Amino acid sequence: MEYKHLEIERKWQEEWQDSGLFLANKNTDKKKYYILEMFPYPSGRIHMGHVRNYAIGDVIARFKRASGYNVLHPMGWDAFGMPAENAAIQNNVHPREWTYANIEAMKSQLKQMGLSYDWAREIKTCDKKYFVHEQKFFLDLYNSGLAYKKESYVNWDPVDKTVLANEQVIDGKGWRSGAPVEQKKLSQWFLKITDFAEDLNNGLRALSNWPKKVLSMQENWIGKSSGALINFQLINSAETIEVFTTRPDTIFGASFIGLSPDHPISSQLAKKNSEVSGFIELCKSIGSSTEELEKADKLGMDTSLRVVHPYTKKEIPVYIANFILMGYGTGAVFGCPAHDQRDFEFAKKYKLEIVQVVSKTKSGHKLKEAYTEDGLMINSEFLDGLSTQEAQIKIISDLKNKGAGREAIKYKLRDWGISRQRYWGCPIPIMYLDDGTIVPVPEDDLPIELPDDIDWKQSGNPLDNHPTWKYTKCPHTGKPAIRETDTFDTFFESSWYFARFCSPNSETMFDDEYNKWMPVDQYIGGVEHAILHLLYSRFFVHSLNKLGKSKIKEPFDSLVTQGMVLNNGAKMSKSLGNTVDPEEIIERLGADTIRLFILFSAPVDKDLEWSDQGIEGSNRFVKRVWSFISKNTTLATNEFSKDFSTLNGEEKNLLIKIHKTTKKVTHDINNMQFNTAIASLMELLNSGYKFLEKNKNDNLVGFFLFQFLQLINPFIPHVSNELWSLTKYKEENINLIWPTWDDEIINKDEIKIIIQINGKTRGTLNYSSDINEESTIVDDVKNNKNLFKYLENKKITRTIYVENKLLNFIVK
RNA sequence: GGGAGCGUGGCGGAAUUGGUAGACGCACUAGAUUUAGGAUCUAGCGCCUUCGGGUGUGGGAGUUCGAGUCUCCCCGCUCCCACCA
Repeated sequence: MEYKHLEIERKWQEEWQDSGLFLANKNTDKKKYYILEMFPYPSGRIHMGHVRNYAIGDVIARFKRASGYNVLHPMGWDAFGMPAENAAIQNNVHPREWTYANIEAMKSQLKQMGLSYDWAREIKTCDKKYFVHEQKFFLDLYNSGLAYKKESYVNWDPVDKTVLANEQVIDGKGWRSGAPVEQKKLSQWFLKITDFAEDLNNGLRALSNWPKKVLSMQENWIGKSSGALINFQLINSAETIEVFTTRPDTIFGASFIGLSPDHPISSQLAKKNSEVSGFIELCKSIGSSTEELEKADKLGMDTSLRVVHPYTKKEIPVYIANFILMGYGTGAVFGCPAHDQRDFEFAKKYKLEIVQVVSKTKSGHKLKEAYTEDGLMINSEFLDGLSTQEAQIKIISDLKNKGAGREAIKYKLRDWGISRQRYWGCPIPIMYLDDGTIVPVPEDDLPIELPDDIDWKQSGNPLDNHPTWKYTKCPHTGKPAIRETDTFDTFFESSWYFARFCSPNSETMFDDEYNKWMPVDQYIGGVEHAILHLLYSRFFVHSLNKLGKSKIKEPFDSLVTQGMVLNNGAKMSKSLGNTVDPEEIIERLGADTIRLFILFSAPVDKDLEWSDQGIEGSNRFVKRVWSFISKNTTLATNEFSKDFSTLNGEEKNLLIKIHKTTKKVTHDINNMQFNTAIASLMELLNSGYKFLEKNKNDNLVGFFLFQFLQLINPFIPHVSNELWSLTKYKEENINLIWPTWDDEIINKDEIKIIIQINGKTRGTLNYSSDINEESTIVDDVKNNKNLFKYLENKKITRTIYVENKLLNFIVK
């Protein structure tokens, strides 16, 4: 019988759709399992990265469904975003039209892959039924103080003409446009993710099923560090300068105060002094990209202000320095040249004092560069002789007593700027009165929708440019008001979509179904979201928890980040011209083949090199499955006796192998080791072919294919469903059953004992499982010519016997 | 500079967690079949070898009866963050 992949695949995709097989069940006693892959941006066509992501998720979904779980496996569209707007500008097609057409195209491609989605729960984030809830949620955040507006320097992408979050700036460039990001002072909406810095940091510890890499990236991004805040009194002024340091122990080495050019004191001075303002301009002109900063010299300017050292009472100069960041700590530091490399370089350049206060030995040593390691305190009065750690504790408590400082914890994490000056996003439900008063849109007036009539030729913010849309009236006073014309960062939508899948049609953001399905048991996606999406989503659920809307704090119990799909060593991309179109492969070789290849060729978390020959190999295997089983479907049986006495050796071995493979495939899928699961199925099929060369046992072959079809089903579901339908079990749904194994049979396997002499392997001896005694083995070795020659004329001083494994003779 | 991870045949990768290194697949070689090509099937396939064996998981040391696996030092690669006080 010929393998016609197109026919079979279409047939089963329709069958699954019509029978509603993959709909998550609302009323059932089965245990829930929520499997989710990161939803795609509807760019128009699926690429190999999607194929990989969704093939992985589908194996899990099908496996769990077959294992008796009530599976939620939904799919939707991250449908707001710049590309739709760019298409509108270039082709004068409305972003909505463009997006919906893309969704239809991609949906049909996903269906061709045979993915087991519950399409009844499909969501599109650009749908007002979706975003109305996040507008409400934003108002909740606003009312509880977790959303606020402030003027500050923000990252401005001059190409996309919008503000970007810190997380969206990669190496000083916009994450989408790649354009160097500029600093612009704007009034913007922020979410107080920093309120959750400690919680988000601690929460990482509970995420034991997340990749270490992602945990460490988030930990670094949150960037917790503990130290102290110290006040330095300005001479001839009531003011103090507060600095943050992680090394309060080095305070006796302080020889200058460094202020950020953006520090309030710097700004004040600049107003009065053109030299200062000139210097600040100079600092800003140098730019902030990585390369520029690496080359940049330490620049400083003595403000002629002086502070008093809280202990030595010496006068210390205050400098404005280009390497002090306003965004971290207090924007001011005390410079300790002996123990900080930046301060060291700065002190050399401006001829400032370098006082060593930490030393490897008690006497100190010559410093060619800053000594940043721990050591013993010297030149530090009452701290002398203490270790770094002891000194830190002592100095903090002393500072506290003096009222000059205190213990403090700082984070690198900044609040999340969510305003975007773009059209194709969710409008921010806020309006402003003439005097600038902020008025939240009343809930009843939601959703605030986007206007359709946009002039795409005009540059700038389309909502702001619109002739009428922004003009409205205050709902309370009737006074004229102007709508907020910015939209949300599209990461706002993707930070809670997993919750919406639980009850996609709920009148509220989500309902009781949320508590039933959440958290997501297994989440799968690209590592590029390690910080952005995964941190924001965690933040949303933490804040939902704080607002009493969620019982849980962490949305994703287990996470897998799949590797990239490469071609010729590089990520597939249009610009490199090395893309391979999944649809073409599906048409030519079948969805089963492409799924199998992509799961077999590399472990899920590693990059995968595309291979034209490799996919042919996978196709060969699918065809071998087809030809072996299609010839024997009528033999299928679930009954096979445990009685070994009637079996010959090869029958026995095949039976054991079937059970072993069943156990291994089950184990491997549970551990996301699809490549080895498939390899063991290939081995089993090879054994099947070998067996038939010399044997005939219809009952055993029938049992073989009964087990094999179920085991292979999550990987190549169309082929297995079709072949299953040709067996007498066709009334039983193969997608809802999973085979079992019998350890008793597995244990009847022959045991190979490795024979070593002085730790070197010299051979093996085989035993049936019930005859396996050290003394027997020793005798057998002595009676074995090939092995005994290593023992002849030698004295055995020791034997090491590991049950069921090996026997090692130590001889002289 | 800080952090995380990884080094196994020509290639992608296995190795029940300390017990026969190289499963499975790709490529390659030989043979069968075929008018030919393709497809399919069979056999071989780390390196060296005097065919006894020797050697081999980036390099070096160590622990152990035994190390790809554990410890230490070095070398190399990848990713993330980065003038973060």
